[in-house]
Amino acid sequence: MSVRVRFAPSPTGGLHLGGVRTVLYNYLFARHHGGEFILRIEDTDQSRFVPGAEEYIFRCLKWCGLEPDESPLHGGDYGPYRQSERKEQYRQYAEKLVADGFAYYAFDTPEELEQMREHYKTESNPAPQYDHSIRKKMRNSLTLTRDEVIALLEKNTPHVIRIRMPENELVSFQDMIRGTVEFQTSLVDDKVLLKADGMPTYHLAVVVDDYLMKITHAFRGEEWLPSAPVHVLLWKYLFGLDQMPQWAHLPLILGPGGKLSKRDGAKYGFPVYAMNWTDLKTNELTEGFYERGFLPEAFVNLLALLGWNDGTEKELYTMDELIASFDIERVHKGGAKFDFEKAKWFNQEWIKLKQPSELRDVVYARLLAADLKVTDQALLETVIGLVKDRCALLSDFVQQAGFFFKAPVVLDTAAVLPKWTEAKAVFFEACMQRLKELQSWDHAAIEETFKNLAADHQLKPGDLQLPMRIMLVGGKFGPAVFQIAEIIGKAATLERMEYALRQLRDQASA
RNA sequence: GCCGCGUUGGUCAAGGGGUUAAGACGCCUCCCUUUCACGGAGGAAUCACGGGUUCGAAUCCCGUACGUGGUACCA
Repeated sequence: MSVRVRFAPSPTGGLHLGGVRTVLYNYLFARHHGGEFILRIEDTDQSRFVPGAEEYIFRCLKWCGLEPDESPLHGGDYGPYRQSERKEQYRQYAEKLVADGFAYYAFDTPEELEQMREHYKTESNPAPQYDHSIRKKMRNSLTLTRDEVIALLEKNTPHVIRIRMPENELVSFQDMIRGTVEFQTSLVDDKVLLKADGMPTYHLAVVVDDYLMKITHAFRGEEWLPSAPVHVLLWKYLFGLDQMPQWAHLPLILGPGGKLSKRDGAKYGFPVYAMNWTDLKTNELTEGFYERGFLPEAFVNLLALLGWNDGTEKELYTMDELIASFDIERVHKGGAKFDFEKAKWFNQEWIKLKQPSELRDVVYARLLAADLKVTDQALLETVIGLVKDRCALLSDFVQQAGFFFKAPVVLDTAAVLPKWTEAKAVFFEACMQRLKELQSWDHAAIEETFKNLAADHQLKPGDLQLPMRIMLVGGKFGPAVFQIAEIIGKAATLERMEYALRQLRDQASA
C-alpha cells in the first residue's frame, strides 16, 4: 500500500512555525517513501472562518517548496478537500455509531451544559466533563425513552451526537515517536462528534476523512495526544483498527517562556509565521520569516532540525538531502525551544552557499524596496559576491550593498573625528588630486597611489584607511576599501571624498 | 484538580549499562584582517532530584520536582 499523509490545517489565521514543521515532516515522509502528500482544509467551525487564510496557507507552502500532491487547488481523486464541502458525508457515520450503540443523541442546550458544569464543579474537580457518570443525568438518548427521542428528533430539536466512551477499558496504540501510549477510557469525556449545525467536530471528521482519503500515516502536534483515544475508538467502531493509519504525535515548538505564540514573536523580536499575516479584525500584523529576510531553503532546513536529526553531525541540508535521510522515528519526544540566533545562523550559511546569481533577484527586490535603484545587473552580482558573507538576513543586503549604489548621506564621522588632524585633511586633498589624474581605475592602482602619497606625507596608510572607508561607505563595515572605490568609479569616489571632507572640516572646527 | 507527554551545558543536540559525555548556535580569549564580516585556534555541562537494580547508570525501574499539552457543539 502506498504511503499517503496529510496536513490538515484550519484556515483561521497565520501559519505557525510548528505548523510548517508539521507540513515539512509530512512532506519529507511522503517523499522518502515515494508516497503522496495531501492538504485538507479543516474548516468545520464556521464561526472561526477567516477569509484569505486558505490562500495564505497555499502561498506559504509554495514559498517553502512544500506543495501538496492533492489539495483543493491541485485536485486529486479523493476530493473535495475542504471539509465544509464534505459536510453531507459525516452524518451517516455518526448515525451508524448511534445505531451500533457507540454514540448517542444529546439534546442539552449550551445553557444546560453550563449549568451542569457549574453544578458539579468542586475544588477537586474544577472542570467537570460530560462523561460516563454525568451523561446519566443529562438529556440524551440514553436517559430519555425511545419515544421521547423520536419525538424530539421529529421536531428537529437541536442536538449533537456524542461518542459513548466505554467505562473501564484501556485504549492503547503505537505512536511512531512515543511507542505505546495508553489511556483509561473512564477518564475521557463523551466528545461531541456531530455538532448541532450538522458539521462534524474534528474528532469525527479526522477519522472519516483519513479513512476515505486512504491516509496511511497521520502526523500531528502533540496537543492532540489527549484526544487520541477517541480517535482510536472511532476507528475501531467505524472501520476497524487494521485500517487505522499509524500515528505520530510531534513535539511542540516552544518559545522563550513556554508554548511558542505570536506574542513571543512580538515580544522578543523574531518572526513566528512563515509569511506576514495581518489579522483583519485587529489589524495586527504578525511578521513572517519571508519578510524578515529568510531564504526558504534555510527556513526549511532549520525547521527540519528542530526536533529531528539523523544522528550525524550534518546540519546543512538541501531538500533532497532531507528527503533522503528523514526518519520519523528519530523525531524527538520532547519539545524544542526555538532559538532565533541559531535560525539566523542557518540563513547565513545558506546565503554563503548560494551563488551571487541565485541571490540576485531577491536582493534586487530588497534594494528596490529600500529605494535603491539598480540598473546594472552584472554589477549587482559582483557586489553580492563581495558582501554576501556579511549578511545573515536578506535584509542585511540593504546596508551591506546599498552604498555601492547610493552615496552615504549620514557619515559615521565620530569614528574618525577623535584622531582627525590637519595633516590628514591635507593628505586627502592631495589624494583627491592624485586620484583624479589616475589613468587606470582599478583597486591595485588606487591602493598604490594612496599608499605612496601617504608615505610622501609621512603618514601611516593604516591611519588613513578608516577615514577613507567612512568617506566611501559611511560606516565601519564593508569589503576592502579600494575594491569599493574601483566599483563605484572615479567620479563617485571623488564626490564622496569631497562631501566627507567638507563635513569633517566643519565638525572638526565646531 | 484530573489526565497525557516530556526532562543531557543558556539554546539545538549525539550518545540508550563501562566514552576524556560528540557536534552546532550563542558567549569569552587569541590569530588572520590597520573596517565589519568570513576563516582558523582555544575556553566554559557529570546528564532535574531522590531512591533502587547492577561489579558498574546519563543510559534500566520506581518515586518526587519542574515544564508542557489537554480537560469546548475550537481545531
